[in-house]
Amino acid sequence: MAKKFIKLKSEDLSEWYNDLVVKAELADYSPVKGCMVIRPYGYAIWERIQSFMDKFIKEKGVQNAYFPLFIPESFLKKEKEHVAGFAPELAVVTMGGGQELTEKLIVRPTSETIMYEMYKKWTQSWRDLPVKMNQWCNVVRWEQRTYLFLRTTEFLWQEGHCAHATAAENQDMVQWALDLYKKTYTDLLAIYGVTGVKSDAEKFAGAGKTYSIEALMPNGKALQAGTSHDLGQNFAKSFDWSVQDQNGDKLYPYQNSWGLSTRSIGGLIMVHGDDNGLVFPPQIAPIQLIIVPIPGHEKAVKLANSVNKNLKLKYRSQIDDFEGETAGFKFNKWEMKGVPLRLEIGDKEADINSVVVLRRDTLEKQTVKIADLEKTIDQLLIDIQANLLQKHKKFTQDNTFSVDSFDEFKKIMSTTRGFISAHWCESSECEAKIKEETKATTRCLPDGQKDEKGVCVHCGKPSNHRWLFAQSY
RNA sequence: CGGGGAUUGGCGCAAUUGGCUAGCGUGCAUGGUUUGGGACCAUGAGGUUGCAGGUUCGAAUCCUGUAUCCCCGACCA
Repeated sequence: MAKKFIKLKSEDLSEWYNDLVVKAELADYSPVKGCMVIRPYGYAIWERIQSFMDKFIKEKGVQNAYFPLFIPESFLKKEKEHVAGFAPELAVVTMGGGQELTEKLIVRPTSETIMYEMYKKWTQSWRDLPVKMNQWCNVVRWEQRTYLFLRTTEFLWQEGHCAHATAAENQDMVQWALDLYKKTYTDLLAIYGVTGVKSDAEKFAGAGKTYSIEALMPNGKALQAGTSHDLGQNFAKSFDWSVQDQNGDKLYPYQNSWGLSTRSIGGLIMVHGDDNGLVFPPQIAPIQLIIVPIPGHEKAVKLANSVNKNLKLKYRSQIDDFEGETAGFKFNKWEMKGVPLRLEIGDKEADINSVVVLRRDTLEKQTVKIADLEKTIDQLLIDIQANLLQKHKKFTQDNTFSVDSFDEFKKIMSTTRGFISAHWCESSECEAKIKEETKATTRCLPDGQKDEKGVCVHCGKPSNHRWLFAQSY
């Protein structure tokens, strides 16, 4: 094997990750502490996530809008738990136009408060409900320790905010959003995630219930990959937002909010990448096919161009006829960039009207006749997408441990880590102690987790079902 | 924010009791030979050693401050 120009995933996940994100030109460190520059190749991933989700969001009747970046400090303070939860990580503007502001402005960490203030203005009766809006925007959370894509001071996301007349409608929306996230991870990113409800300690500041999708990373830590919050009537009451119902009584709208961020890109990189670099599932890959004519082969260049012309109509295809790099250099470069399929064309292939096709996930090569090319590519793209999802699902299952003793719990957390399925009495004291002793927190009560009598893995009190624990990212 | 490590041509690194013109690999430029898994030869350009002060005849090296990054913790999408 040729010597590597990137760090190895198999040796040090963190170093590999940081090195790869920069070298594959997904993102770079910025002059501003904790902030990153998302480069075109990385931003293309985000755009694909956006267009995938946006279609479903609109189908559900949720409309896109845009609210201000700045939130008056007093707004945030209206919901007590909300402000307490976010206070430590706020960026605050105190000066404007050279003058001290009479009221400080918060750079939004999330937009509940400013959006609901406007919703309040726009609605008078039950007929004005539901309100269903989403915004694609940036938010700022002053994190103390940052990590490209996974945790940066500023990040991009979508935040959906809906308000309904009934709790049932509200619940439907909360579940719909969670399903959308599951679909996005499964179908687009080929990442297997576990959905479920959060414990009280782990829920969103100000929420009634929080639901999340949790994905297991290669180092056995869990990535909270998307959240959907049932806010109940908490915010409406705090904001004194009521409308008149059919009987002329006060109705506090039921609300929900849900978000998925550029953090998902970090998960994508980590889950599928290997020692050779990125591995993108075909559905998300900015470039699905890279065509490499062997440099110096005249006939090959001609064939490669005509092949690319045809394939471009149907796939995200690109030709690399850049001179000055050898074939081997190009192979390594595009492997590092995670392109799902590489088509190699030399004079040898041109003579028999064929191309060599290599799939990135398994690195298997085959020679394919031009006549069969489209059919083969269609099948390979489907296979790669399915294979990557299957691999991650298997990894997650192989690293999910059903545990009944705290000793075993501790042992797993101090060795391989992973998802731990264990009984828990649902007291926050026990949860805090488990975290203190093992670093693991509850990730969620998985959807479809069946009832089962047992005793809390920590305190021995009765429990009705197993929760999912892991160290969080 | 606490503990540890780092910052030297674009990138990766070397250079101590403080001492000669700060080296090497890679990349870059030019010419030639090459091109099917990160090519080779020759020539050449590229540095006020993160930044700001200080000590000294003399600082990449010692001191103070500061910025940024990485790792481990607490906080978090």
